[in-house]
Amino acid sequence: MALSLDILHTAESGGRRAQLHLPHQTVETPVFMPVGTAGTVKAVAQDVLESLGAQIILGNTYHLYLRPGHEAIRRMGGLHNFISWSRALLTDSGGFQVYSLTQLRKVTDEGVRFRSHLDGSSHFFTPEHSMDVQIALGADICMAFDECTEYPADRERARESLRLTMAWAARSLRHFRAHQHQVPWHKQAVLSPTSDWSGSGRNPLGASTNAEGGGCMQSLFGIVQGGVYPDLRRESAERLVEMDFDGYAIGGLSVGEPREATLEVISEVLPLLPKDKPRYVMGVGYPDEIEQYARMGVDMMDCVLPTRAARHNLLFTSVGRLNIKNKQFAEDENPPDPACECMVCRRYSRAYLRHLMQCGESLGGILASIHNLAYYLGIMQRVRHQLHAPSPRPTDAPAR
RNA sequence: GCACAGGUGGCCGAGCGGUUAAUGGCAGCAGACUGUAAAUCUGCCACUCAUUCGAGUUACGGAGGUUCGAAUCCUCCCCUGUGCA
Repeated sequence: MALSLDILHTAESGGRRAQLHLPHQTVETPVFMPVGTAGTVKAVAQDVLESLGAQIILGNTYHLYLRPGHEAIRRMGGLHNFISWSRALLTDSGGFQVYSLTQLRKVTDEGVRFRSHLDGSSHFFTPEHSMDVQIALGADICMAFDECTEYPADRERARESLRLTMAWAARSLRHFRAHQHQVPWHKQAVLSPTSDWSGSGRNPLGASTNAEGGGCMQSLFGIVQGGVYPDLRRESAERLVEMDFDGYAIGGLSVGEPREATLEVISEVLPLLPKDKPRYVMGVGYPDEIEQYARMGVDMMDCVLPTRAARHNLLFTSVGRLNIKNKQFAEDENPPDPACECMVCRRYSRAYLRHLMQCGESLGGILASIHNLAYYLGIMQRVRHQLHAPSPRPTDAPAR
């Protein structure tokens, strides 16, 4: 049995409050997932992520395959164990790298040849290989191998890209179903591998993960592509639904298209996806975007923005975006975000953060990342709360 | 005192007759980041005027000189470092 989704409430807007049961964590949705490409949410330690309330984080197939290698991670009990993260994990398939490493790869029907960005060595990724790697990593959720279609892409190009992604989706699913029993923690969870660490606080798999029953397996999500073309998106969604994935993602967004286009694609695709399965919009977004999409019925989102921007001096706050390195903050003793109660805002001033950034001190990026994640996770928490207890309609209050 | 080596824009440091308001780097100022080749990238960074194109002024220790033209060559002076007395 793969994941299960308990929908607790659905708002008129389509937004829904649910619980997503995964092997390592029951995830309260809508959820924002911090990105931890190389087995780390950059600059933020696992215990901090826990205290921030992160329920699920990402890892990346391509990066972890290159370093330290998926077989090494398998031997160490899987990604959860390796990075000491007992909550849920999702691995991206490498499909985004088909887009982002465009100078370093060559795409064929069979798969993608990458030239490693690390040492130039050559690596061939097929949907089957991506599945093998993801199964070895053992994330709760795996993603089909896709091609993230760039923007702008003309109709022909988007159609061709979609053809590839659909064929790869079928191959991903077939291979995944045939091999998903090889997940490293499936066996380990039963054997209680944590004895060596008990009491140390490290306890990677935790005592109460859903994996213990052995019945809850890894899940695989299909990814809707099709550029900004409604009919292609529709075709993509319908065919994936037919294939019967455990969840569905909308990909190929936030790759440079205007924001209205992003919104349009999401609102067109959402109704085409099964209501009883999780819906994931990949790679979004700014704070207001993730809130908006969550209210529309998107259950899951991930984005590098809060962490990357943080390392680049940008703080997301209730009073707007702050480039904390700006001179105006040099002696500003206010907390980064006056309305925020995160561990950073409770303790440090804007002036201090600016000073750290100014000096290139790594603590600056760390603190900024923590705040930005707290801000993002806080948004989702608020949305969840509001979806759970919908406010009564404005004036015509009495229920009919 | 003598002998070398030097003095360049906030700092370091190229340039060694014209294409040089002067390469780079740092610092500074600002901007961008959306399934992470990203603690990265981009722009500005002598002064004045102009919204733009641009125009003008002052600049390579100081003062003279050579030359159509000097940060670059010559003379003197000042200063710094090193070595020898």
